[in-house]
Amino acid sequence: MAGQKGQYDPLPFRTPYPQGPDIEMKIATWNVNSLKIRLQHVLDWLELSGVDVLCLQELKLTDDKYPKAELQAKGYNSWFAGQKTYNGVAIIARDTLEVNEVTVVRNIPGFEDAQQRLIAATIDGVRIASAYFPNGQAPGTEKFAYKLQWLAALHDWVKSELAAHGDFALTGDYNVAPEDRDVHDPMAWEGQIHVTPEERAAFRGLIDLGLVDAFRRFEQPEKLFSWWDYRMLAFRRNAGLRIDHILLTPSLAQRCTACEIDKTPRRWEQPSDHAPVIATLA
DNA sequence: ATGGCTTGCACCGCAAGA
Repeated sequence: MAGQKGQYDPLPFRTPYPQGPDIEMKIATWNVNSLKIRLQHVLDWLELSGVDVLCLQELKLTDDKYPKAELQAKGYNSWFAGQKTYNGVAIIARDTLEVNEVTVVRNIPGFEDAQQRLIAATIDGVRIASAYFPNGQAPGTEKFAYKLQWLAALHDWVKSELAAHGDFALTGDYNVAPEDRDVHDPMAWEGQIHVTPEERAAFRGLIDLGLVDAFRRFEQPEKLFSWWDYRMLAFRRNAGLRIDHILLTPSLAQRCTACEIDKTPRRWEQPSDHAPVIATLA
């Protein structure tokens, strides 16, 4: 680490789907916008990417509808917190990895919330969270106020998790584009949801706890985003935002040898509007 | 140009996403 907390010199860009004996664990996050619609994409992408842990958001289904058996047949265990129509999060892990059921946490402890937006588990000694941050709709709305409350509660919870766990990965759909370079058209987005000073301050608050944005640990191509609107040919125009992130403790950042946004499944038929983000740990 | 798509629900048009 050079200089301030959270400041690293970027490492060279690596190709997607790295493989090799030095790789211990590949972690990914993906907002699938309905697991019912996207199950085949998830199964196909697990095989293609070879990730060991996949954190999902926006399941949009209740626990009784969770496709546990289909994932088990592919060799993956699941922990999930579902909800009808909205939200819902899961962690999928290769069944060779060790997970103690007692360590699984659903929702932010102490934060009263009917919405299912967080699940965390300790997988082979690594504390991993799958989080679906509130959208916030627009500044000044009730949903925006809820987003800021949720962000504050998350900050406190992350702080306590860091005190309890050496290795921690906060993955998910943050619904925050941390900097202007994470926005296809910063002028057009100025003052809009996902880029407001309040949301960006909350993101920096997580960084200031000592976490590292895995994506920015490496040299990356310009204008690489993780979400594109379904409308207006946004994907074809690359009119996107980088709002899906993997934040790592310094201990995991040291082990992180690559971080990519994989646009491949965004090109598949009937895709999610989000692309998965992968962090490779050695 | 505040829409444009895509979901789920529920009953065929709506809310919500980002």
